Amino acid sequence: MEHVEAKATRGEDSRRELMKVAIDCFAKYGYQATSIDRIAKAAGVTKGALYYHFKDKEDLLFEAVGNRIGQFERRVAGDKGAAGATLDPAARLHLVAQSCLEHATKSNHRRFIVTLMVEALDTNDRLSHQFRTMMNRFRQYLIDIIKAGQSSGRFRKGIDATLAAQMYAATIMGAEIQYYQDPENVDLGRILDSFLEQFVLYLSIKPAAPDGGAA
Amino acid sequence: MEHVEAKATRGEDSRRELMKVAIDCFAKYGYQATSIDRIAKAAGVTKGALYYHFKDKEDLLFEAVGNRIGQFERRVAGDKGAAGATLDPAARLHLVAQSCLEHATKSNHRRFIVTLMVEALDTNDRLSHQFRTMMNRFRQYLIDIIKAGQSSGRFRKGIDATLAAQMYAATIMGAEIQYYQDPENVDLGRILDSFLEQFVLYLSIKPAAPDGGAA
Amino acid sequence: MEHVEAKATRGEDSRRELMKVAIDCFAKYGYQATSIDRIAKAAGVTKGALYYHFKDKEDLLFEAVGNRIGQFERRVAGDKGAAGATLDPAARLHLVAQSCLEHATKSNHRRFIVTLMVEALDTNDRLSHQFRTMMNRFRQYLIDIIKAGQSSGRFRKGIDATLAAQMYAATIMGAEIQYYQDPENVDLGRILDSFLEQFVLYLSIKPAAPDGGAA
Amino acid sequence: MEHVEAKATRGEDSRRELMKVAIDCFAKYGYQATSIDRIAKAAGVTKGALYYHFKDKEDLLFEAVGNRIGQFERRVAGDKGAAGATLDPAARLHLVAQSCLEHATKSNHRRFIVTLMVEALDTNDRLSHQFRTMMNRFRQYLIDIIKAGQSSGRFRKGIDATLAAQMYAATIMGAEIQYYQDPENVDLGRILDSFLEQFVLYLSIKPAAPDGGAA
DNA sequence: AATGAATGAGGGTTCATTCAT
DNA sequence: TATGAATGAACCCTCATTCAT
Repeated sequence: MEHVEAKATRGEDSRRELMKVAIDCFAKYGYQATSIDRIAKAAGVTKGALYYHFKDKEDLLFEAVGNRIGQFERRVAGDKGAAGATLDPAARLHLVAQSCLEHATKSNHRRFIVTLMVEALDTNDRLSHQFRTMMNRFRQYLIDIIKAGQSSGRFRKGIDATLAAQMYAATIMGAEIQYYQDPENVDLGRILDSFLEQFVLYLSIKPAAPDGGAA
Repeated sequence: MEHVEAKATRGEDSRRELMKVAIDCFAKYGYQATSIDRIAKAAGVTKGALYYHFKDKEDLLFEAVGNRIGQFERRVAGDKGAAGATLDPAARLHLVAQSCLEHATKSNHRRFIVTLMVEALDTNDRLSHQFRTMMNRFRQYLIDIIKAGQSSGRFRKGIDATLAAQMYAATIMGAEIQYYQDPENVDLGRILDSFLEQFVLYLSIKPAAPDGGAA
Repeated sequence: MEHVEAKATRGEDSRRELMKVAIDCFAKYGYQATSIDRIAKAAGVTKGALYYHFKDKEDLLFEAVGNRIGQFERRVAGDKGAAGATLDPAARLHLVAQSCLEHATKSNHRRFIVTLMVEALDTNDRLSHQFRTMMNRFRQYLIDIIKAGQSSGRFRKGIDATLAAQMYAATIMGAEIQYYQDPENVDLGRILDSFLEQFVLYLSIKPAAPDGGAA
Repeated sequence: MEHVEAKATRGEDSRRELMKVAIDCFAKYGYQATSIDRIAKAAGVTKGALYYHFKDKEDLLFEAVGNRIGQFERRVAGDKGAAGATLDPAARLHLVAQSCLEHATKSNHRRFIVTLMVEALDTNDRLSHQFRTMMNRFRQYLIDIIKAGQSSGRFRKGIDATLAAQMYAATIMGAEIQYYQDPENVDLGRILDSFLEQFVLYLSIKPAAPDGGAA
């Protein structure tokens, strides 16, 4: 039985394997610096095999990006179904950070996304659009959490949820980059924890404090 | 005599001009997607002219990176000499953000740095090292400000300055990237302001709040 | 039993079908511009099926050429058995043109032959030889008709039958090409009719005319 | 002086040389069967040199085709200025054939044109259009001669000049192909002479002859 | 009798780089 | 000081072909 199944899916399996390897390469070196040959060699096949499974290099990239984004978003939104509605907004924000942390340290999903996103900026319209859309979804997800918190009275009302979401997304990405650049000296988890502590504090406190320094 | 001098100067001038153009290209398209020919055409010369002034493409990049980092750091640290010691730490943090904002929106210095930094991650050791060093200097500069604030009693003591500096650097970079990706919908200045408000609040307040991140 | 037979027949059938499709492709795009994959797709099978029936691409071409040449020659010579001997030589020449016209307009036999013949010129010795032989047979067939006409007194004697046959073959081919190139503005049938009128006139008349070609 | 001139034109010279070699290859093997590398090697340079002078392979082909067509047409029309108006129409028809003969035997212009024209048929729209236009010009040139003959009373009026031009063009092309295929057994000059004799006869005679054979 | 997966050679093209002038 | 011409390596991609199933 396993035999039959293995047979039937060998094509699909090797396709998946190729994409996995491609993602590893793209995540590490970026798109341009990853040659088709490099991927093929890393996967132990010839270039032709790649072209059997994927139309061209861009197609491979797009599939990879879609795959990674999808997987990441499903994980992030994972709490929604389970505990999303019932959970404390602050806890939900933590879960998002937790997901990012995992995808940044245990897998290469986040590095893949961040790296490619920066590379695509003015280089590839279609890809750039895909990433812009993803970022919008991500921020919207955060906005929803924040607004839910505001509705429930957990967070104060005076804060612009959109802006807060941008800030949150910013810190995660920026922290990741520092981590990718210098993993030994940058503790991504601690940065995120620390930021969250500050962020939730900011969202929660009464604006009584006459402090700030900001204009 | 003027003739000779003019000539000599023209050489230096054209070198500077070439590097300026190169930086523009690198900032927009990254290193790999910028061909020598693209730079030459943008500068209105032939490739040979570039090779007269720079050893090779990498050399051009290094000089460009050094140039941009230097200029940025001089600007950031500009307040040091002038008012650095006397200024309020919170105000100094603001000045840093202000510098970044300007270099991100009015010039392309920051975009050049951030883009190339990400691209260099595992692609170019020498360049990567240069960027790592730069980031260390930048964080150290922030650490110094924060510690000064702690010494003076302006900021509370219980906070890890290194971590705070990483967080600060993270938000700036992450916000920039969002801005580069979608300048029409992302207001970099507001994000930075908002973050600073929160950040200074966090550094300043008494940890009296029983709050602080859900478990 | 029928089952087995049906199966065996299906094999032959699909072989024929494949060759038919191959000929269509070759006739339209030529040899080089026709990929094995294009033929397979046009036939609704995979490349493997082609390699099951034919040794390689060249083999497929050779068979196709042989097939088409054979079919064409059988049609041209069709009158031989029936009325060849008894028919008027001029009428026989007409029949040849008639055959060519049909194979050029109603089927793609002639286009296939002419196209491939030109492409093969210095590209494929074996194929080129095949076409040379075919042309020799074709011209010989015409020579025989002309000589028969000369023997019977229908055509005048002073004419070099070989040369006349070359001329005849030339006009047919050249007219075809113009027709393939611009079918809407080139009426192949009229060209051939017109040529035949002139040709037969030329073969028939007494050289009494004081006319005949400038200097 | 020659030195300076040689210097100034070395680029142009080598460009011309490359195109000459390219034309030789295209004429012999056709477009598809001629690789850029083959041309480069035949010219004793590397592929890069070709790409320095020509945008891509198609561009090279187009330039070559334009060049060859232009040169051929200038030669054909050469008699116009000199003797075109005064010469006998039959003599002018002879001159055209003479030009074709020379370009088919002493140079490879005609072979280049005929070969590529056939190959382009359904393969390359732009090229195909170029050839169609050329053929139209060529036929028009012949039509003009024939009509001039009809006006002057040298040729009889009842003949469709367009059709006659197509016939003439057909015979030339078809004869050429036979010649390219089997130069040792096909005497292109004799075929053309013979055809012209017949053609002029046909254009000139009184339709008194009750003969014909044609329907 | 035919498919799906893969190979490997070769083709077109780009690009950093060199060098004579 | 800079250009024009050329190189050669690498890259993306196509395609005829093979082979296990």
